[in-house]
Amino acid sequence: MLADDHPVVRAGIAGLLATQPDFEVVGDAANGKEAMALVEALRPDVLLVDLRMPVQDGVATIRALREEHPGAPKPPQILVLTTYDTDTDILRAVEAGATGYLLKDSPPDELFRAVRATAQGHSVLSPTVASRLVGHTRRPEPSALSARELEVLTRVARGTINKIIARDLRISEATVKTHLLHIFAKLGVDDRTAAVTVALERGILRLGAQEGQG
Amino acid sequence: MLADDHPVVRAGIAGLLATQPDFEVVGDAANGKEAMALVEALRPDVLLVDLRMPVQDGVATIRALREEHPGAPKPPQILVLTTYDTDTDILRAVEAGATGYLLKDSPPDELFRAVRATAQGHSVLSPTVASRLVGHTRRPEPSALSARELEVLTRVARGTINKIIARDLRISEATVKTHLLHIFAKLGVDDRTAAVTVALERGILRLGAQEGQG
DNA sequence: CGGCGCATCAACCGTTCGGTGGAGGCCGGC
DNA sequence: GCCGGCCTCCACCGAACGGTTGATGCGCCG
Repeated sequence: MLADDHPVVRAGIAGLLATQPDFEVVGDAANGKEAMALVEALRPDVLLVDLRMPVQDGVATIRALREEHPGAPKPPQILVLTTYDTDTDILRAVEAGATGYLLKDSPPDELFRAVRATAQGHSVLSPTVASRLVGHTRRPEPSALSARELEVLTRVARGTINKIIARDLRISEATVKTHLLHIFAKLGVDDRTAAVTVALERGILRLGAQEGQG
Repeated sequence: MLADDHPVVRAGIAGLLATQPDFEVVGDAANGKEAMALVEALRPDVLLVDLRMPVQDGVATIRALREEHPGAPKPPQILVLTTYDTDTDILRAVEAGATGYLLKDSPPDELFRAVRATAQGHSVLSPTVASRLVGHTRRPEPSALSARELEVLTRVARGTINKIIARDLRISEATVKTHLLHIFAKLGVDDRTAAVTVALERGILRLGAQEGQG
């Protein structure tokens, strides 16, 4: 089964998979909510899912599918198929319970192999993705901002001044500065603006991130 | 003809177009350079092109195709088919000579209509895109940073301090500040960090933008 | 010709920021 | 029980930043 908000991509995956005798596309969804309902109804062996989707994104969908089936015998194997290869995207998807993670610029052969492997529960990662994850585990976390630091940084990204951030978080301005210094050290920069761009590049921050749920 | 770096998307578009009797996909390319060579050889009526591609991106390709054919009788009509709908992406593509601009989340029918219209030289825009462009022409340019201002802002995004930016651009620090103030005014913010995030959100700046040509 | 936008520069000001060198409390792991 | 990480706070400093006012030169356009 497929879940992707782009009709073109859905058609593409479906078309490619249709060339293989051992595959059958039993359904497709345009967002996470649809996907969950369809999975319930169709019970596919494998779910190919995009991360960035309206209504409910990929990670939330994966997590929900993994969790909500306590009695159900067999949740589908999940292969993430997306354009995005930032560190946190990958990590969040894998942590949420994705079996594999493939980038959309992979050649068809690789896609086929990945789907077969996923069906059998084997973990598949794009070469780029794999090296990223390895790098992650070697140096535990090159970034790994604490929750508090992230709160500070998101406000910094919006251009909020330390004094206001302090008032916002009910802490003193000195504390905000301390957090900032720690953030700089972790990101390897030495000013707030660079911190924001680096965080965005690594996927630690997201553009237009107002939402506060996680 | 198609130009997109994602095999999945190429297959998707090709598959969708194949369902229509009046379309024929004569070739496909994975990047701008490939696309230009193939257009030369195949002379398609319409070129569907993605903006974000390796080697040479969509806008550069469109511009090159429009310019390099002074003697040639008929450059192809160009339909941009992309995920990105930031103001500057659209503007740059249209200015480069794109006939139409469609988002990848458009339903198949819309794609078909768009291709047919493009083939006849009619301009097609996604509803979202159209409204954006209209908004643009109403208020001439809400952003519209000058070239110099953009140079300053890109360096600011990297965390460069004014003094170094000044040395970089062979101007005085005072001038850098003046540019910054103008940037703030144009973007509706009042500090450099917010300026960077707003510029990124509007597509004025791009993450990981080191290249200095254009 | 007279604007207008752009780019350039110069003082000058108060504010904010980055950085140092502390300090204490809390919690979880070895 | 101690160590380490996280969160919290303080005082102080120089540097950087935001903002003001005012100025010059260039090129474009009506």
